[in-house]
Amino acid sequence: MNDDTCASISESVDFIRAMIAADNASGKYGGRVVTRFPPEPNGYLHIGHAKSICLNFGIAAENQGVCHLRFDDTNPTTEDTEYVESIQNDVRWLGFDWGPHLYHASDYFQQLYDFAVELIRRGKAYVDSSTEEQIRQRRGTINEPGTPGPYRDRSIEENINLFDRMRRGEFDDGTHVLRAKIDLAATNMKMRDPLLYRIRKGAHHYRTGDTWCIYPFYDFAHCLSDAIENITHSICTLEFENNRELYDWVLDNVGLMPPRPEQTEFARLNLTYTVMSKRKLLRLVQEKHVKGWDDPRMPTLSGLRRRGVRPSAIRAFCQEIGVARTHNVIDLARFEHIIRDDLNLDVPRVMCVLRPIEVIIDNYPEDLVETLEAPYYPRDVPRQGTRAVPFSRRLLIERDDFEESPPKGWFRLAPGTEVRLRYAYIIRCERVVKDDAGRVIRLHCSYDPNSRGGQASSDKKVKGTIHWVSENHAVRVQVRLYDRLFVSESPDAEDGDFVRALNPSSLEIVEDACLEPAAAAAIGTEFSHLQFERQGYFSLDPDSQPHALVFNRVVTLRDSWGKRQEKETVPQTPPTNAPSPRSASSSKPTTAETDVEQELSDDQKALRDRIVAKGVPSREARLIACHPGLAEFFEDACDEASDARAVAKWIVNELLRELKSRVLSSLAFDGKDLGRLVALVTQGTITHTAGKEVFAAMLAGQGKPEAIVGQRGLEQSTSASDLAGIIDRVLHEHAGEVAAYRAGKVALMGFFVGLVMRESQGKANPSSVRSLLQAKLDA
RNA sequence: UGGGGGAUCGUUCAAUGGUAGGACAGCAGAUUCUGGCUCUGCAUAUCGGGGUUCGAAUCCCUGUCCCCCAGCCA
Repeated sequence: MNDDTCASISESVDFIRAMIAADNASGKYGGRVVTRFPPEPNGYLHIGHAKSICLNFGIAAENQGVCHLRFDDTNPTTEDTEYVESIQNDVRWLGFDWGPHLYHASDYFQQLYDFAVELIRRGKAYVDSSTEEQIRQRRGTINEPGTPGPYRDRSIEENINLFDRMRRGEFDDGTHVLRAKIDLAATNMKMRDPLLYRIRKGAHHYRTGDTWCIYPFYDFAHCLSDAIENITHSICTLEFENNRELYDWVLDNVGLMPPRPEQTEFARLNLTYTVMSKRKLLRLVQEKHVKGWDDPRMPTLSGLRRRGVRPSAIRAFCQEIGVARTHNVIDLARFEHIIRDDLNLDVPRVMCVLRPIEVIIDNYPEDLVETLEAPYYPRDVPRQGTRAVPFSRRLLIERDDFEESPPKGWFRLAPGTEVRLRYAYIIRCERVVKDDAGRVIRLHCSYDPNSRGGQASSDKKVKGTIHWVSENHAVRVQVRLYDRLFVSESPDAEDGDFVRALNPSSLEIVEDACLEPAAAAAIGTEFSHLQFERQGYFSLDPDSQPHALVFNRVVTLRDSWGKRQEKETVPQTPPTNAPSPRSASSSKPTTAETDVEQELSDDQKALRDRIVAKGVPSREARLIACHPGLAEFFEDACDEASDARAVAKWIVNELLRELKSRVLSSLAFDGKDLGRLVALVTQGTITHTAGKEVFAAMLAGQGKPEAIVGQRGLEQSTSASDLAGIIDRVLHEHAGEVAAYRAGKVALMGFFVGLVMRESQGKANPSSVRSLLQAKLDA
């Protein structure tokens, strides 16, 4: 999995890997990397989980770390060993190994209980004996703060006593819960005294049995399980963002200090034409819209496995789609592309006629059977192997490969036209036989004996090549053709119920497909997959019997002809250029000025007016006036720099960014220092570019501006000849770019300026650089 | 309407303040005994408005849109 080809192909890494690399560099966890995949055993794993598995196990492997498999089994009412087994099976199948690191949250129940008691002792948790409804009421809403209930201030002793009795099973479900004592008015709803433990007296846990009458919630159990296992990076999906504050709170309040696990969220995988929530998948199974969790139309790993998708394809897919924090919906076509790509170079090609129509070769001897040797692989697949294909007078071809009145561009068989039978002869359709209903039942053809594949005179060209089988030699097999489970690109977004978007023809069963005999003999032993030429990749379904083979279509081949037909018959409604919601601009330009104006206090207004009086635009003045202490800082700076406007720009555009994460007083420099830096720039002692470098150094606490300029030799270089030298060298070293620039790619200007600026270490004046460059390039 | 996130080709992932690039999808062509594979080429994007800068997808201000949070689920 950890192959360096991948690493070298993609130079950039995702934000999580970048963060871990930074943690390793800083020694935050002493170079340890421990991740975990924490499924709840209440459903089957799906392709979305695969993304998380590949991420967690992949990151661990890349960093010589380990990844734990931990069952998050804190809810006895929904969990089951059936799921535990399928999950382990699926992770292993995907190609990952947790070694000895198989864990269960239920293993930690005693420790978690002890942590809860510790929280109570610290006055950070209490037993609430309100009803479920009362708790909901008192939680408030998004807009209104919650209100404390009558049990919030119970004594520590009473809480411990009650919690102990909850544990002993003295109370019924729903009569008491343990809650964290945080803040019922918190803006983060997750912090409004979240529930930590509930009573599940009668429930039977699949591992701990009836030992426990109380069970911890996710927010309590998960972070502590991570901590117990010494996880370093706890990676989860975006919907847990709000839970992170609580994650940290619990670890803080049971007294766990850094280095300790930290949670990072990424965007889960979504696929077009697919539902991914466990709830919905469970419903598909329970309501029998599919045949089970492993129905080949399901996005579950067991479904994909049964369909014939290989784990290597899923791994490649997860690698391809990347990891980010943006909500995404991956085009199903992209998954299909990867599946084909994964199979293309490995899978032998054979012939199978799905919907046969009979072909009689009138001029072929009645009893002759020729045995043709046909390669398993096309020339572009570097593999060896052939099989024998019997040819005789009575053949079967695909019904779709004959058209009585062909459309333009038709390469296949039609009355009077020729087509090549793959690896065999060229035939011509001489006569069409129909039944009473007018349906074509048989084609009489002639063949050209000199056109056999591989023979000297076989280079006769025909447009089309079709697959076929000899009728008497064909093996009848069942073929299951799968299509997307939903007709809607986003079934989740369907009005009403997602099952209404189910594709009624997601499964088509072909009972008597005709497979060439060699393929029937080799599948299941020699080969796990076959390509039925021109149709798709197929795998053997476990329903197969020795003489009743069942094939699943893994994925179709790309079909540019089919696409073309589709477009001609179904006139596409032109893509409605509905305005993208995100680009919808407001029709009423709101006046930003007045909005901010309203928030200004009288004092702030006075400050702003003083700043404006120095010649600073009101917009910037307002920003400075709003920030505590900034106006004084500004005025100090103005004492050192004559240009108040310039000082304001530096403060607004450079300093304000820093002030988002720390307060003014924590800066290693004062207003006067900043003022002198601004003066250095406005007087032309250093360039603006160098000024920014100095500013960064000042932020880093590296001293006064003058000292930094001195140390680094940042005084503006005025030597025109030096500059000319640098420019000549840069242009000489980048002749290709120069040519491209002269050919019209003027965007390259920034590239050249950047190079020259870097060469001069920011000392050159960028304006002069630009004009000199311009002159040279235009010359 | 509170808080937390997000916004780059049709989709998706990139781009130390310095050439907006890749993949899939699309289109056109080459090749082909699979209308497959492969190859070549084309088109299409920085949410809007201001500002800073020689230079902004990236920094500052502001607006808009989308997602998540009010389970005794995870």
